[in-house]
Amino acid sequence: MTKSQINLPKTAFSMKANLPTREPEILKIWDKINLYKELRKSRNGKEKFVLHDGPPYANGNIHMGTALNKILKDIIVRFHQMNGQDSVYVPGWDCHGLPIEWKIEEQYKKNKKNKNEIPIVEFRKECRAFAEKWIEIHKDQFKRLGVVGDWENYYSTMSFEAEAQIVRELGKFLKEGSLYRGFKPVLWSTVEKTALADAEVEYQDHKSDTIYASFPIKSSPIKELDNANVIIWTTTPWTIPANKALAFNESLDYLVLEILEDGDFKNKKIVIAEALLESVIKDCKIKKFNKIKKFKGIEFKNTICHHPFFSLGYKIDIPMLEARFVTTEQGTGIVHCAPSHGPDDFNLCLNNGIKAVETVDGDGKYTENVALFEGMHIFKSNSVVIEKLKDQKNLLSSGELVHSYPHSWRSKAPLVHRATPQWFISMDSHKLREKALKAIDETKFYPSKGKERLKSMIETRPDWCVSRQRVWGVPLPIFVNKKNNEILVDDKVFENIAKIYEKEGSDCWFSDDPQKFLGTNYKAEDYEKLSDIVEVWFDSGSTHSFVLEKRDDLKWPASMYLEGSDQHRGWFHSSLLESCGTRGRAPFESILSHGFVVDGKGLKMSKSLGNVIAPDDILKKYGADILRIWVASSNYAEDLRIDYSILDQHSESYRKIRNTFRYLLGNLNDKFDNIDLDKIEFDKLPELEKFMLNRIYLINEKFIKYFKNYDFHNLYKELLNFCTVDLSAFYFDIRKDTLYCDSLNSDKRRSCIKILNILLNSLLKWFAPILTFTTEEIYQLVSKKYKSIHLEKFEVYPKKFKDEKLEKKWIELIKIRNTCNISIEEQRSNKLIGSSLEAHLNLKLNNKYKNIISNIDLSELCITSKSEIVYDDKVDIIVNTKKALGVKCPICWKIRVDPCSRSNCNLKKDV
RNA sequence: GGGCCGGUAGCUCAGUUGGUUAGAGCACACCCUUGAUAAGGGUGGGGUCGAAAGUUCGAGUCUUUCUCGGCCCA
Repeated sequence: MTKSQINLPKTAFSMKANLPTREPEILKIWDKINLYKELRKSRNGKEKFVLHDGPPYANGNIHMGTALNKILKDIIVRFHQMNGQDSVYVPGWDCHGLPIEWKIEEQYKKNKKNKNEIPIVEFRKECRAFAEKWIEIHKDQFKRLGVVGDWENYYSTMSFEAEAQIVRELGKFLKEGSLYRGFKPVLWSTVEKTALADAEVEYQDHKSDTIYASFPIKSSPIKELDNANVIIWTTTPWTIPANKALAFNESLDYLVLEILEDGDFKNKKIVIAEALLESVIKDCKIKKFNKIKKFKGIEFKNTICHHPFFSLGYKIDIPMLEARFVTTEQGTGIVHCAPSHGPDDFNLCLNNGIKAVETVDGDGKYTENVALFEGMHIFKSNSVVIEKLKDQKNLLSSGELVHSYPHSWRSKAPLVHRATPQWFISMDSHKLREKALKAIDETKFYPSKGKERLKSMIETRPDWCVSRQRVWGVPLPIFVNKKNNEILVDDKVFENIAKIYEKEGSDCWFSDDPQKFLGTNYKAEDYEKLSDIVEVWFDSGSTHSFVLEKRDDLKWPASMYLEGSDQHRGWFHSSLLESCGTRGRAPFESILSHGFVVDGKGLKMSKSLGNVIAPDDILKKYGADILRIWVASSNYAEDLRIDYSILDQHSESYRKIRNTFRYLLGNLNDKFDNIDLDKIEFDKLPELEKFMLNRIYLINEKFIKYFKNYDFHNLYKELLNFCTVDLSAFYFDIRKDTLYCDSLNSDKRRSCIKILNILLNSLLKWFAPILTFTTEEIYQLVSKKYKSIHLEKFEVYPKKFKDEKLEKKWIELIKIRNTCNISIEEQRSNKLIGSSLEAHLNLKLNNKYKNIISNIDLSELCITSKSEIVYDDKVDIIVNTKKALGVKCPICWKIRVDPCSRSNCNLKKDV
C-alpha cells in the first residue's frame, strides 16, 4: 500500500459545517470563559474605540434590518479590538413611548379594563414590565447573531439613572432659556389624544370633503371688487369656523368674474386666480360668466373680507395677506387661513398680529371659542359647515377628494393640526442650528454622502417640540407659577428631582406630593406641575449623557454612531441637537449609516408581497456566519438585497473558505505552530514560499486599507479571492506533491508547513471579525495560546515579506502557467491526456522570459510530469502539449522513465 | 407631490481625471481527477453598463429627459 508511505491530510475539522447546531455550542464556550470580560482584560489601558449603540425599541421580534445593524456593529467592534484597541460595546434599548403604551392599552381593551380608571403609576409599571420582557428576548436574539458586548450591564432609557439624567439635560435647556412654551398647531391625533412626532406620522390615502366657499369682500382698494366674493377651496371644511385670514400670492394674476347662471351666485362677482379658471369652472359647473377684470395679486393689499358666517355672528374682519406658499397647483389661488390648524396659517397670521387660540380640544371637539359649534366633533362637522355655508349662500360647490393625508402610525386614524401649548427647544435663540452645522462639519461620515443629508435636515428643521401629552415617558420637570405664569428655573430643583428619580424612578412625579420635588424654597400651592412627558427622541438623544459620560469603561464623545440611513432624521439628528445644545459639540466622532434590507429584486419587504425573511429563518437554515458573510459582502452604502438564492451563493463561498481551512488543518494534522515571523529566514525559503509571503503581505496591506475605510465588501472579496485563486487553485494545488510525497524532514516540505502555519494564523485572524463562530471552532481545535481567537491581535508582517520584483516575476510565471493550462486543456479534450500529470510540455518562449524562468521548475509549477523550453524571439509564449512517456510513479504519480529522487520512491521495484 | 440616493454578467461587487475588445469571485456548462473526495483542478459561455437623446474624435464614466427601486419629507 503506497498510501501508508505518503503524508495524506488528516484533520478533525469536518467538511460539513452544520452551523445551526454548532454555533450555539460555541456560544456556550464564550459564556463559560466570559469572553466579554476577557476581552476587556486583554486590552486594559489601551486606546478606546467606543461604538455607541443606538437603542432599538424594546418591542417585537428583531427583523433583518436589526440583524444587519447589530452584525455590522459587531464586525466593526471586533476589527478594532483585534487591531489592539479596547473596543467596548454596550448595547442599549429605547423603552419609553407610544407604541408600548398602545400595547398595554390593547391588553386593557381585551380584558375590558378602562385605562382611565387605572392609576397612572400602575399603567406605567405595566409599560416598564413590557419593555423589560422584550429586552430579554432581544438580548438572546442578538447574542445568537454572534454579537459580543456587555449584555449584563446594558443600558436602557427607562433606567432610573437615565430618567434622572434626562431631567438634568432638560434643566440645562430650561436654564439657558432655549426651552420655551409655545402655542402652535401640531399634528394631533384625536384618537390617541396626543401630539405626534414626525416619525409617528404615516401618509395614506384619505377621502375628504372639498368645498369652494366664498368670502364676501367688505372693502377693497380695487373698485371692481366691491360686492365681489373671494373664492377659496379647502379639503377641511371644519376649519372654516376657525378662519382668521385669507392668503394670496402677489405675483399671480387674478380675475373678477360675473356669474350669469341661476343659483345662489346668480349675477354675483367672484375672484379667483387666472391660472385656475378652467379647473374652477369645471369643478363648480359654471357655464356662463363674464370676465370683468384682471389684476395682479399685489393689488389685493388692504382688502378686507367678511367671514362666510358673518350673518350668524362671525362679525370679525378677515384680512387678505400675502403669502408665498400660495400656488396654482390646486384650488383657487386664494387660501383660507385658520392659524390654529396649519403651520403655514399659523406663521402667516402670527406675522400679521393674529393670534391662534384653542379652537379644538384634545378629543377633537370645538371649544367655547367657536360660536355655533361648541362641543361638536370636528370630524362630524363638515356636513354642518357645508349646510350653513349653503344657507348663507356662500357655498359655490362641494365634492369629495381622495388624497394623501397624514395618519397616526398606531391607530391609523387621520390627524389634524391643532394649536396646543407645547414645549419647544429653539433652533436659533441660542444658536443651536449654527452649533449643530459646525459639529456636522467636524464629523467623519461613512459613506460621505451622509454628511449632506444630515446637514440639509438641520438647516431647514423647525424648533424641536419635546412635549407629549402621554404618560409612558420621563415627565417634563416643569413648574409654572400660578400668579405670573413664569416657569420655575432653579438648578437645585432640577437636581432634587434627578436625585429622587435616581432612587425611585420617575413614576412618583404622577403620584407624590409636588412639594417633594420643589424642596423647601417654593410652595407647591403657588405652582402648577406639568403633566406632559418628554418625547422619546429626547430620551434617546440623551443616551450619550447617561451612558457615554457616566460609565468609566466608555468615553465621550463616542468613536462612532452606526445606524440605518433613516436615523439621519432620528437618532443621529436628536443626539446631535441634544449634545450641541448642552455641550456645544456632537457626541460622536464619526457616523456610519447603512441602507435598508430589501428583497432579491430590490423591493422592500412586506407581508403583502410575501418577501419577508426573518433572521431566525436564516439562523435555522444557514447559521449566523452565513448571515454575517451576507453583511460583510454587501455594500451597506446602498440598500442590501437578500433572498434565499443570494444566501445560497454565500453558503457556497463559505464552503470554499471552510475547505481552505480544512486543507491547512489537514496538512498540519491539526497541529498549529505559531511562527515567529521576524525569525523566518526568508532567503532560505523556496521561491514559491517567498512569493506566498509576499502575497500575504500584500493582502494584509489591502486588508488594512479596506478596514480603515470600513469597506467590508471589498475586504471580504479580497480574502475570498485569496482563498480561491492564490491558495486553492495555485499554491495548495502545486504543493500537494511536496506535502504528500516529500519526507517529513525535507527542507522544502518544512518550508511549506511553515507557510501553512502562517496562512492558518493569518486567515483565522483576518476572518475572525466576520466568521466569528467558524474561526473560533478552528481556534479551539488547534490553539492553546488564548481562550479564544477573539482575544488575539492582528498579525504585523515584516517588511521583508514584500518583494515587488518577485511579485512582478511571478505574475509573468503565472501568465506562462495559464498558457500551459490552455494547451493542456486542448489535449485533454482531444483525449490525448487526462490528468495534467500525464502532460509533457514543450514551450517556445521569447528570450525575455529566460531570466524569469531560469531557476523555476515549470513541471512543478504546472503540475505536469515533464517540461522542455526552447527560446525564440519570434514568439511570445507558445506551448505544445504531448503525452508524457514512461510509467506512473506510485508515490508522486508523475509519469517517469527514471525513478524520482525521493528516497521512498519504489518505482524501480514496481517497474 | 418634493428632496436625496441608486440601477454594470444569474448573484455579490471592481471599473482612476471620459481613451484599445467592460473586469473579478461565485453560480452555470463541459472536461479531468478520485491522495482536500457531499471535496479539488482545467477550459468555456454569458453584459446594446435601466431607457432615450445630447456634448465629444471617443461615454459605463459628463448633461438632459424618462423609467424602476429605496430612504426622507409634505
